[in-house]
Amino acid sequence: MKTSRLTSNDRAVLLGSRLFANLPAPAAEAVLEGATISRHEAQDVLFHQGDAIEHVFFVVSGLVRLYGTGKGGREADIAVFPRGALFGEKAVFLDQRATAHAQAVHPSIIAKLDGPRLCRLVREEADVAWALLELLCRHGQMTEKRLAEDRLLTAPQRVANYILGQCPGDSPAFTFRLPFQKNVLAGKLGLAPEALSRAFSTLRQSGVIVKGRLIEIRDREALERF
Amino acid sequence: MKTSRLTSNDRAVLLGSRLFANLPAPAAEAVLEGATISRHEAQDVLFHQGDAIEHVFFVVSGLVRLYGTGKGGREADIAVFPRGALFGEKAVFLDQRATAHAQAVHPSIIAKLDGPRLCRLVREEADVAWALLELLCRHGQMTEKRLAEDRLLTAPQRVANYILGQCPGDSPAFTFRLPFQKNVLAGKLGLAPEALSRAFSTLRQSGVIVKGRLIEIRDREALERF
DNA sequence: GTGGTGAGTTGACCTTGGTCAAAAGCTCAT
DNA sequence: ATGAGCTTTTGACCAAGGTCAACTCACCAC
Repeated sequence: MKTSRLTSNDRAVLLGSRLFANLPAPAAEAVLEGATISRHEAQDVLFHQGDAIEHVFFVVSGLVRLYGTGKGGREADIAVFPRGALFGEKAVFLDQRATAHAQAVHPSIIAKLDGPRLCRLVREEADVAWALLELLCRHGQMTEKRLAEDRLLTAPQRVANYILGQCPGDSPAFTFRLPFQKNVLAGKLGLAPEALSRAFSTLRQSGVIVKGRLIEIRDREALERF
Repeated sequence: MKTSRLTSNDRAVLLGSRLFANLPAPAAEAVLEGATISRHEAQDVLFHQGDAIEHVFFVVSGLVRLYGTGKGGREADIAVFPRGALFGEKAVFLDQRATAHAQAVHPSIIAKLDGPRLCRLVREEADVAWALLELLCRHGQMTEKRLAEDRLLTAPQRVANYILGQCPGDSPAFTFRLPFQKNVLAGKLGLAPEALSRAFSTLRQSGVIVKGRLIEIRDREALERF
């Protein structure tokens, strides 16, 4: 892992992300001030549970998963962050150590925003505070939704849900490409890879056709009914 | 459900809660301005998924559970809020409808803070923004922790965890009273009541003695090992 | 007391999904 | 094309926990 300054492309990705969408330019610039970039290979661990965190992390490109561990080295994903996502903010704002591990799933470019600086900005710039408040609310809702899903839905239902979440507007049939290995999807949904595979084959009878990473949905209705 | 103004006792509970702990008095007063109180019987539903939410809710006394529903009326608890907890803030800040149902578990006194007013305050008062940011971070971490627990731990392990969480400092043995029915604990832990019961009887062999709502722990070590 | 009600427990059974092992596809470098 | 090293699938098995029903227990009213 090597550290460097932001390229103009990095800046563009950052400024285009949700966090910065409603932030006036000067405030956005202030947030980026002092940010650094690091590159990571797939499987690289960004931090471990218990590590002191002094940055807020931003996925410029690649994919990062956040996971906890149990006995016997078992791992459970807490979240999977695609390009444009922010993480580590909770530990920074609460001035705590990391409560989970973070690992690059793909080769990734990560921007690190200076934690203490960001805390200061939150207190000084109402726009920054508001943007982060919204971001935290969205994160919270996602997590709550996943918790409820885990407790309410079976494996095929969770998969159906995920597929529907990827689907645009209201077309009755569509096709899309998984943005990562099935492996990763399984983790994200809280399933063993084998269970994901079986869930897909259960969904075949509802018009879901899987070829490698390509998912084809023939009958949206049937999926929703599942 | 009837609505009224805050009594001085209500004010005291609010001001003593975590949210207000580090808030200067004028800011705290501003937040409370225009707040109302409502009383609810056990089982009363405060709001349903999909309802428009114009207040942030605060538990002055009693107990409220937040839950989602699946097919066939199955319910899964997302969170259980004791006295002093705040909820509904995510929907308010994102200007969305409720993403879950909320129901009083015990007879409860609920303070309702004016949503739009609070949004305005967040933008005007840095202290308020910061306090809410911290609150959201704590909520988020709790939820993430529960998600990881659900995926990593068996029923007896989750129960052991809960018990240890109730235990003060580092005493090797202690006793405490459940603050609610086992029913509710089961929901909170994502278990059927029967499963909770069985988990308790599994834990007996690790020195956990349950008599009604009274839980006695003889050997903290054994519990942690579980 | 007696009966009633609601919480909690226990047992029997069954579904879901985890685990392990083997087979089947892919991708890529040679 | 060939083989190495993967991801993914499939099959067989098992364990955890949900469900339903019966039973116990505590508490309360009468």
